Amino acid sequence: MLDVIETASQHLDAAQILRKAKRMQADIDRVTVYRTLSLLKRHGLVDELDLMHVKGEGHYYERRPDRDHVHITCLRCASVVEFESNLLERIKKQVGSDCNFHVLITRLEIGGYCRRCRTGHTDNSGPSGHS
Amino acid sequence: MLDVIETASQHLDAAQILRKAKRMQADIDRVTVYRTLSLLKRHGLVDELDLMHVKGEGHYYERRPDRDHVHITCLRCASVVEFESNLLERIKKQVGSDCNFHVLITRLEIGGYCRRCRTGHTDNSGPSGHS
DNA sequence: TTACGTGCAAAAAATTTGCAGTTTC
DNA sequence: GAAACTGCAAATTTTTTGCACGTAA
Repeated sequence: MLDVIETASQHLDAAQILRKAKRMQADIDRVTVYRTLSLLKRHGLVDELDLMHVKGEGHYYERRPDRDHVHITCLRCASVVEFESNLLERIKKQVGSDCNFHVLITRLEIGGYCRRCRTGHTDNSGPSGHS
Repeated sequence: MLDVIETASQHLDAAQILRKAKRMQADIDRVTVYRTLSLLKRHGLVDELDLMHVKGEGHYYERRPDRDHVHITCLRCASVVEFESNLLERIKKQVGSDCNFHVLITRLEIGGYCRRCRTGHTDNSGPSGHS
């Protein structure tokens, strides 16, 4: 199942992972997905996101990256961009020393409007749907 | 209801907000809480957090602060500390210019172990339960 | 009367639990 | 045979929707 998450081009939620996993092993159950997911989470192999809930209250998963990155979600078209920043590493260090806290997981999610959604086309039927 | 969230000493989830709100107005419904919450979210008056899900899959709410802050959650004792960092402001600016993105909401959550949970007492029965 | 906010009942969605059958060591 | 993994059914939790009613503009 890690495979499914790893090879995905975007962030998937539990239901999507289930659907994809079923394509490789038709009789896999929703429960197994949840159980595996919680296992992978506990072991730090996947991270859980909610992408500002632009698509509902579910959660999304991604393979844990080597370097943390920011998830930038457009509140209008729901597109997600990942962005690496050394400032994020610096915040982690800062929290570690200033708060005497041993940082393990970092999640920075930013919501707002992407360029496309700000420039022009106020309608939703714009061409070339940019995922 | 904003009142309930504002005067709370900690972050509350929908169920807790409902319970508190009921103390002021006994016949308030769960649905009203959700509806109000989504209204307040849309208008940027409250922020939604999940505090690394240390306490389950629910969501927590807080009055939107003037300055964004980091939520630092201990994965063992589930205590939450808020921390302000100018680096966070800098990341927002960086995302704005580097990604051509209009930042509206920022959420940085960090999980790990607090000092108390690292130093000594490996048991859960430690004295002076620090929330 | 139109628009809005609310309670209530019910639905839908997301996640967890109990249990029994298999496989693995 | 104990431990780990899984499917299936069912339960729980969280959130949303439809509808009817009361209030205020």
